[in-house]
Amino acid sequence: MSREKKTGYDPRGIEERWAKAWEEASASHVDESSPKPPYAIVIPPPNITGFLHIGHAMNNTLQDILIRWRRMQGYNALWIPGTDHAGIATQNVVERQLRSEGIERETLGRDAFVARVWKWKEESGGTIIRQLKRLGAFCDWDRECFTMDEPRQQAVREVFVRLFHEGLIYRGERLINWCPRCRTALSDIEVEHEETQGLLYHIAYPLADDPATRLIVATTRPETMLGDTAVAVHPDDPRHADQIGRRVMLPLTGRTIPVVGDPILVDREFGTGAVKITPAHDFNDFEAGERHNLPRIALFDETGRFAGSVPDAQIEPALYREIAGLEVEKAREIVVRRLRDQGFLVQVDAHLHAVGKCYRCRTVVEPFLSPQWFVKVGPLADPAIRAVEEGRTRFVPQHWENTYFAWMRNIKDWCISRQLWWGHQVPAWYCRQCDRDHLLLEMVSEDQQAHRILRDAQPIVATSPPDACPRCGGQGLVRDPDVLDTWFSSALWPFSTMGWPEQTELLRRFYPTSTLVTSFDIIFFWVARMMMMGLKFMNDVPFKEVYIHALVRDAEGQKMSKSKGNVIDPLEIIDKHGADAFRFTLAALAAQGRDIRLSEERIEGYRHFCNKLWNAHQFLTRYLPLLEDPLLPVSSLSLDLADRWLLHRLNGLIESVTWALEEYRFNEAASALYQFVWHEYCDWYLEIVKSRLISESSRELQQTGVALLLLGLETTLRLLHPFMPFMTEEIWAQLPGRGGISLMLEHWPKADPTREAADAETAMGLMMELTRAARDLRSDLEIAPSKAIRLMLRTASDNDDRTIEAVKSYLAAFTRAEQVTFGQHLDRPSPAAVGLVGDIEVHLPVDDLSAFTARQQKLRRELDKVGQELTRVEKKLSNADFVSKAPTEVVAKQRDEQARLADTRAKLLQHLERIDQLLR
RNA sequence: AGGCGCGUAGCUCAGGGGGAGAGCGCUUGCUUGACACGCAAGAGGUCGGCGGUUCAAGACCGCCCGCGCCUACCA
Repeated sequence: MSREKKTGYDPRGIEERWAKAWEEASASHVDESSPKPPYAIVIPPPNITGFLHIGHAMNNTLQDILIRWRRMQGYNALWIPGTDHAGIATQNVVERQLRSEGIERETLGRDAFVARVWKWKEESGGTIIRQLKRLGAFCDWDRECFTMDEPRQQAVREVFVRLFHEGLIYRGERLINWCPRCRTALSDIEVEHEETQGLLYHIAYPLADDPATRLIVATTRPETMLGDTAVAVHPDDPRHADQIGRRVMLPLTGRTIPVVGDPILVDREFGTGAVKITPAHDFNDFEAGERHNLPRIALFDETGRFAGSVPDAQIEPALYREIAGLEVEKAREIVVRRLRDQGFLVQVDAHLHAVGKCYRCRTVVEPFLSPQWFVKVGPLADPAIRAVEEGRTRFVPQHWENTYFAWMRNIKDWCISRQLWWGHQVPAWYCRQCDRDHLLLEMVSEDQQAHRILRDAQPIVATSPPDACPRCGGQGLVRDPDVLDTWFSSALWPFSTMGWPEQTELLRRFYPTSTLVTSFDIIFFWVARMMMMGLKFMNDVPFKEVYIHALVRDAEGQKMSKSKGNVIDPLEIIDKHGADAFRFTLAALAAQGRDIRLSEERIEGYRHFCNKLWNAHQFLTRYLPLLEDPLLPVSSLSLDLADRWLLHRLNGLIESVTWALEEYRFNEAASALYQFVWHEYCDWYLEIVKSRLISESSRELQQTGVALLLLGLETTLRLLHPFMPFMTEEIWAQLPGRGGISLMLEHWPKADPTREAADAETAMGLMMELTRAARDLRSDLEIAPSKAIRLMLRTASDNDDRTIEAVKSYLAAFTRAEQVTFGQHLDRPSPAAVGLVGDIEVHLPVDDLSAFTARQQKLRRELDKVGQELTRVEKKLSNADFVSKAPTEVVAKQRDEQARLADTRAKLLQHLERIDQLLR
């Protein structure tokens, strides 16, 4: 018996078609010479190896909303897209590919490997860009950038060279974070700390001149004791006062090491108050070593294994033979066993501590002593801090500036060199002729192509390869093999994408950009560094506002991750529900200041919303032919109360949505649209027009209704377009007389003050309440929906009468009343069910009393509620302080409330009494 | 350890000095001339706890409890 399903909205073909149409028309291309005011966003460039995940979807949906909205507002809205070259990740991908062919990158050689990565990039690197297009991202695709393309390389070289010559980039041997698997240095923020249950080993170091006395040190990494070069105690600690300056025997080695006093390293409260110092394997110890001029003994090589040769450590030969070449964990076991066997291991406790892991591959990071390149960040950070303090760049929500400040004010030099092949190779060269003795450059391959550049080598830094050594005129220059941190090139993105170092028109017009949209987890990685570089090289902030959006989690609040299997794949969602529903969901959930939980049910709900609007359009389409002229201006229509109400509500909608977008309150914009479309436009106005069309309303009224439905739809489509670009385009294209390439080129609506109609809002509000009251009576009395009723309204003022007269036909239609009578002196019918709307009595005459009990119960509940409220109000009013101190309008409002409640209560009592009589 | 954020309906969450709100879910009725991806009616709340400011606190302040995240040189 079920009717055939017919008009559901199916996004599939429609979205594809529009994406193609926009692309073919280069609709998103921005002309930089346009006189329109500029608005610019640069995309946070996704990783070239990446696939669109939910975070990208959120991030780019919000940017797209801003871009489409600003463009409609008349801005020259530029959104520059692109990807970053993701040094480690991309190199990993290609290495894996090679390995499956049985090739190691080393056998291929650097140039061939890099060529291979480029080839991979050309063939497979476009995935995420294609996915962004499916999402509807209206980027200026003609301007797509890549952090490794030639113009960006030029920018990177320029920046590097200038910073070097200003002394803001330097090369030096430091302890850095080293990923033994990626075999490269990492910056501090590329290390993720993870709470780990480990062990705390207490080891005894006998005093050299009094072996019976032993200093107990505690460590989580016992294997590093072989590289200890001192033990520290607090200089003011009486327990150890006489030990400073003496030496202890370092177990398992032939060495003795000094006991030093160090108030910085040592916390007297912790353990025994004695700390081992291993300057080559711990950041604190490194600094302590500098303070006390201690030697550094490095125990591990770049693969994270125990080094093949560590003469300085003077390890017991038997032990050394056992552990040479072993990984850290294995070496640890053996060292611990040895210590225990020889009686040096005093105690082992469970211990919770943070272990650093590589953010790309989760391998445990090893502090590693090696020469690296650094950016001296202090001088760059100061102006970046001031810019935010002075409000030249504003964070939204504002509290994120705390995170920014905290990091910036405590910033450390940035290790920018990576021991990779894929990336911007450091533009530094070394002269072999100056280094005839091979003290600074060490050949590491047969063909003399690869070098290890030792600590004290003197770099020659230039934007292009120097012809000869400026010192000796020698020709044998070798280039530094390191590449730069990917984030180094990303930091330049807001101006490198606009053609810097050329002084382009684009830069002149669009720098600083308007808004950066990103999530909090890259405030350090990216926002802070863009601020520093932008201020340094453009002498201005890179963006005026930074909108930090929420992190998307799954329905249980867990971070989505492949290993947990809880990822929602945006592409699957788009296939299933359409990009529009998905985008609208993301916007609707994008409340400020909170992570969001996304579930498929939510998306489904908003797909229903798409469908709702689609069907309203279907309805309208059917009656459009009634319009003699679809472009007839509103001013030439004759409007009744309901029409004026719609125009008034549209004004309100325009204002709310515009305000919300200005404040980055995407969720409020979305819910205003949802509320209007569903619960005002469809639930009420469309039904009103329907009633005009079905009844014998005047043709004029029918025309007005259809014309305003069209106007309402049109306005809604404009407001909704940034959120659901595809469906709105599709409907727009089907509206009569609208033409044009794209809704995108239409203007953003403005509220029209001449359409304000507070009176209509009040009147329609009354109509809706009367409708609800009558329907409630029907429902309680179990009157079949198909059965017509007689509705009788006993009013209390002339004003009510006028309003009801004006909306009577709608009231009749909505309540299925064959007759609506009203008046201040109307005889109360009997038997009848009664409801109250303000001081209007809603009577519904009935002849069957069987369902009255339900009504009676409901009235009793209402009576209770009214009684409570009345008590509350009366209590307030009896408070002399309230009456004297609260604003008069608040007091007046309470007085009105009191009167209304008292009246309602009296009426309810009266009705209950009558019902009691009837039922008796 | 410090910092930030969050505790509001069964669930997910808006709101932010004077009316306790939405979506989903739930109950009941309905194939009603766009839509069952729907329509109509309804139930459901000590706004985490305690104290303070105020005529008035769910909202502002303090403390406490619980949860989450970030930062840190917790050997």
